[in-house]
Amino acid sequence: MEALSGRVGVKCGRWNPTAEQVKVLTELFRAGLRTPSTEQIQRISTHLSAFGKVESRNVFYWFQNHKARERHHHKKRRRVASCSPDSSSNEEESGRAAAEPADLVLQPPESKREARGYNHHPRIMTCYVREVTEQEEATTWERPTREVETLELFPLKAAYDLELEADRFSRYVRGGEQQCREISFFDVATGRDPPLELRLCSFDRYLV
Amino acid sequence: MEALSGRVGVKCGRWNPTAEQVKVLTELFRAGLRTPSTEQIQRISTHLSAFGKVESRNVFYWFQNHKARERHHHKKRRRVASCSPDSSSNEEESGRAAAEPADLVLQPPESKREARGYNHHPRIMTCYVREVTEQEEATTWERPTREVETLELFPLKAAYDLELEADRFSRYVRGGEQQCREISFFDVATGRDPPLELRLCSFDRYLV
DNA sequence: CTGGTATGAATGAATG
DNA sequence: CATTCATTCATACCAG
Repeated sequence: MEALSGRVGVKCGRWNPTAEQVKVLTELFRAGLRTPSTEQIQRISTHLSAFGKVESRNVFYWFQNHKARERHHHKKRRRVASCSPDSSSNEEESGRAAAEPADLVLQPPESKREARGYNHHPRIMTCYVREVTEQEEATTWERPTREVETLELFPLKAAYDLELEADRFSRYVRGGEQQCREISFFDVATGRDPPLELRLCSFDRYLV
Repeated sequence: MEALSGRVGVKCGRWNPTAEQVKVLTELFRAGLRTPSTEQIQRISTHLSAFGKVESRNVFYWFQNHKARERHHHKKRRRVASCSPDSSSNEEESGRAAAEPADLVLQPPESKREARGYNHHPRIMTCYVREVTEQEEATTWERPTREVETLELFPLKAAYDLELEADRFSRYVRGGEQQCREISFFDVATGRDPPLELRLCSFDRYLV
């Protein structure tokens, strides 16, 4: 009932658009706007900010969701639950079935894109690392705290090797604001002997 | 409990990386790997498979997405939760300011080709929002986090020139259902002044 | 409280 | 690479 004057608890967490904001967004959508450009998003969010806080990302998501949901028309309610008898219905499938197995055992995209793009000579490949990546420790979930800083995750000692190598091959370029780290795969330290590529370590010995 | 954490519907047809896999990938990314070669992808996936099923393509996509999203830095606000439901205790942002990031540094929107013809297809997104997050400074290895300039929300009222871009809104000729029509942006709520004409109103003259 | 539903947010999977 | 589509996950909220 309080459709007007915004939501109830403008708590925290996720954006909770006010009625006005939704109205504007809806109008725009109905007007035909579906995938606003960066500028549009900015302007829209600016406009919306008059009704309450909102970030550009919210606007972005709003349109994405709205568009996507209109297409599906909410019809795809899938999991109708219907968990009727616990017993049977062991599998669920209904379509996807074996899930990924079948999944076109398509060979990796290597046949197409890769064959073109970065599939060049391994030793020249360069990548830029923007200052830092969010990298959010992701998976916020508890983690056994394996404190394996250096990834002993890899069966082989591969991981940390990689990191070390990466550092060794990296060097800064263009000290602009961008602060990128160019990683060309040639050993900066030794100045020679390019290890194939970032070579996930020495285990290439094992698999190649 | 929670052993499975996060990912619930583990069915899925699409790859659902495990925490370990994500960690490895993230480490690699941090190490500077951005566009792994075919071989690298091959090896990475091979090793990741030790933590769960994964295909090369997944690794390929992961890097692509991760890199792409790093650009506009999809700020990840982790659960501030604390928004306990009922409580009705007049919550006021419940501490955790993370709920209101909102500091985004927009980069020159014109730096792209999108700045060209308006009647072109939508060149979307790429908000380039750079937000200061805890993780950012946490992961900023090189360089002592030089206080990212946190532009204030919005110049506020910069929205005036917003309307000038009305023509920008005109576009969208993507066949289909486009019911362009007048849109009024008057603040039903505030009922205040000039409704910040975002109005893409008469843009019908552009596309119809 | 509890479950269902609407929807914000995140991200895997493409496509050009 | 830049963008977009498709799913899924996580919440806010309301009904019962």
